[in-house]
Amino acid sequence: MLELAVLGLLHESPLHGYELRQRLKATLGTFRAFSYGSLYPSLRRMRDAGWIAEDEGDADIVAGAPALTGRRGKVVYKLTADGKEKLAELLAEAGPSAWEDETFGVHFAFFAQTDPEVRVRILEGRRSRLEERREGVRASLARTRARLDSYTLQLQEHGLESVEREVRWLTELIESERSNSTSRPAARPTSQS
Amino acid sequence: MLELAVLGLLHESPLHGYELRQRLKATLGTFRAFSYGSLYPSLRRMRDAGWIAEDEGDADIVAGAPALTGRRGKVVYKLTADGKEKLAELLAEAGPSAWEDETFGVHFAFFAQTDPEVRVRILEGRRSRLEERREGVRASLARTRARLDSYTLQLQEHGLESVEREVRWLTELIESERSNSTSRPAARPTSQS
DNA sequence: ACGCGATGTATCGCCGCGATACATCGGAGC
DNA sequence: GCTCCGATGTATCGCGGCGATACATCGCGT
Repeated sequence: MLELAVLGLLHESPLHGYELRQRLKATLGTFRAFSYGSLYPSLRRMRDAGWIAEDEGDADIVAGAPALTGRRGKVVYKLTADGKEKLAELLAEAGPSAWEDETFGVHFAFFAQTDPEVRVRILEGRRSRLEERREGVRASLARTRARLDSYTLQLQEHGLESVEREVRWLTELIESERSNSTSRPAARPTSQS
Repeated sequence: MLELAVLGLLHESPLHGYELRQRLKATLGTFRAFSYGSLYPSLRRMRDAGWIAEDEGDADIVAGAPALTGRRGKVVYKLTADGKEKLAELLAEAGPSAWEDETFGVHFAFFAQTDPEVRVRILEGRRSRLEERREGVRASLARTRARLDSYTLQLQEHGLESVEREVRWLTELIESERSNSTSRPAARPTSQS
């Protein structure tokens, strides 16, 4: 969900569309781009919903040319009070919607703003979702292995290994979360990777 | 592209929608599902384009009840001559369209039906695409590493490792392809690995 | 006899994507 | 001084895919 990503980014500082897109790429990295074809319509929807407000691009327009037809200045967006509420609501989501392939990465990217308990629940949900998938693929592979050509087989196995790898990653993260929050809520992070 | 997948599956044997979906899951495994919401509209389009034909679900309907309003039998689809042409055309695609994230897996799944030269070009294209992305992420990471919170950082690094892993996989596949086709085009496969 | 899960076809609205258009601005190169 | 180009910037369009949903049949266990 783009909405969460935009809200999360705007929570740090007001941004305009172009910057938002850059930040989106930098924050989500490999796994998701979010083109302008998604961004601008989404910004419109969120503005109409009252979650964000347009902060008129300072000077430049008003100062410069007199009523030039298409003169478009930067449009800076910032969170409204409703937007902050909506963000909090989205960050608190720990159900399936936060485990899905498309959504999980976005939720994870904003874990710094997420409640520790919710973090663990999302990580665990994601992991069990992947474990289910892993078992499905294994079963299917056991059933049909002989019938598959070598390419299909290799694709399956590569996919399976990817899933296994992410499960391992998640397990590490979960353990790390647990050890940071047990004993006392306010334990110093001691940042050991 | 669903079209390629459907055409590729129907090339082996005629199938109806439900079977098609099962085969899709089994063939593409982890990385793509293709829901009915994509399948049926796609089948419609392909039928209208003349690439596939509906083979009326045998007996059952005609034999059974007399003109029951909604009585829907299985609809079996098979390739037409035009469909075979289109399939060949899609399999021959070795340009960017075959390297993209969404598309590559589908192309790969039907490599058994693909020309060996095209196979190598697709694998190499995919690899260089991923290498570009890898460099992009590395550069961005080098620039902003200090400013990122630990979760965003971990997400980036996990993504980076995934990309590196796939590059390694592709390299193995490319070498395997080369060693199978050098010396002589008709060399016996000797299926090692 | 009853229900439930697998089989089976189909639609709807939404979201995101790639392509495309258009405009401005700063700097590099001539 | 001029021109061209790539980065910055906003925006739309059509399409393909998704999840949810509806509805019907069939075989099986209880």
